[in-house]
Amino acid sequence: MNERQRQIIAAAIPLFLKEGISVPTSRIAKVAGVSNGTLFNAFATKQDLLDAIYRATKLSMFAAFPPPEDVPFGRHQLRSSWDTYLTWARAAPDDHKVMHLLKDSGLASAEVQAEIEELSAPHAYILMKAWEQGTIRGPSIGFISDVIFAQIDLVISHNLTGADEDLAFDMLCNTLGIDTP
Amino acid sequence: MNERQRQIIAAAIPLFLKEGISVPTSRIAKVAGVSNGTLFNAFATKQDLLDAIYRATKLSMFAAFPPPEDVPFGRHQLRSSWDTYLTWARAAPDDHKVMHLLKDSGLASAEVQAEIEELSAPHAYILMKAWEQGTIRGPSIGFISDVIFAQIDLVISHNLTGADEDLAFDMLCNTLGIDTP
DNA sequence: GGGTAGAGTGACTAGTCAGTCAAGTTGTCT
DNA sequence: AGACAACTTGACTGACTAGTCACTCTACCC
Repeated sequence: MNERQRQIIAAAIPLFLKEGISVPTSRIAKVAGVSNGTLFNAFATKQDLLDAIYRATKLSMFAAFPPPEDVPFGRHQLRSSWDTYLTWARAAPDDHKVMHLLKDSGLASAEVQAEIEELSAPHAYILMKAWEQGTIRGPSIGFISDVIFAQIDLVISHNLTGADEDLAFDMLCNTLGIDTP
Repeated sequence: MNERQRQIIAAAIPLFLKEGISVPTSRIAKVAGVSNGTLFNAFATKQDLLDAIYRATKLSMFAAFPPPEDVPFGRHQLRSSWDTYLTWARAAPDDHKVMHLLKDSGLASAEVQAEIEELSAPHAYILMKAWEQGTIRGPSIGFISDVIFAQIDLVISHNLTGADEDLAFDMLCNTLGIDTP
């Protein structure tokens, strides 16, 4: 990922959010301040651009998380992950939105989605251990993980902060069967 | 909504799911067994077709719910709504998927989304009363409602049934602060 | 029979857009 | 200075698509 690519991606993200993924590459190039040809020099196809954006936003999200520590999972660890994700999403709202847009519209290629999925393995492992030890509950790790992210995403889309956010966190703990301290 | 329109919508939904919303109207017309012109006779623009599909799927979902009764909200009522939504989504999986696709991709027009939103008012009212009486908890009715649907959608996408589904329901009850019987 | 209404048809148009390429620019090394 | 590579440019192309319209077909009525 070079400077040109970053520059084009930075221009493309707000455009995708404002005008939809169908915004022409020529418009993206213009807003990025480069020519049409340069855009296709940086990304061979529009699909490559979409995939690069999906990959970049996901990587930026994962990079926000500290490497998982091997301590027993509990309310405190969950709150820490909660805060990390929320902080990232609030600091880079466009990244967060476009990440979901690309995933939900099915326009991020299956290959890139699979490639990125692997990066969540270390975090899934933590959950797995907590699940096996009965610290958290749920029908499967995938479901638990999805429930966690879904609820945090709702906190974001509903603009919850302060006491509301704390209540939402408490609700999540109860969802997972983590006792209130 | 006449027969022609229903016929075109029925052809369009699987195409949108298989090939994306960008599938040409000419292909939709062909699969529906009508001419290009007839499609545009039934729907003035492609956007009108998208909106009609969104409206039709949402209406079909709301129609599955019995009119809300004025009984105290509780675990039983929640389970009933849970079952209704799950049954609908399992009976009409394409409708369920395309409904989310249109919403999440931002391709259902804001007008139609707002129009449909109003239909949820009676159900929101039930939640509102339960919320005011302390039967369920959460930072807002909108958040509570979204959490409920989000968790049921995850049950669907993870194909949970039987004991797994019951566990997921139990988790939802705990999210909302509804006691286990 | 003949006239009318209105839905249906599909070839066509006008426009769009992803992607190309020949020409131009910049930077580096000798 | 000159040779060369690497990058940039934007006009251009070909494929594609939403939407149109002049005409056809069918059903019904007088």
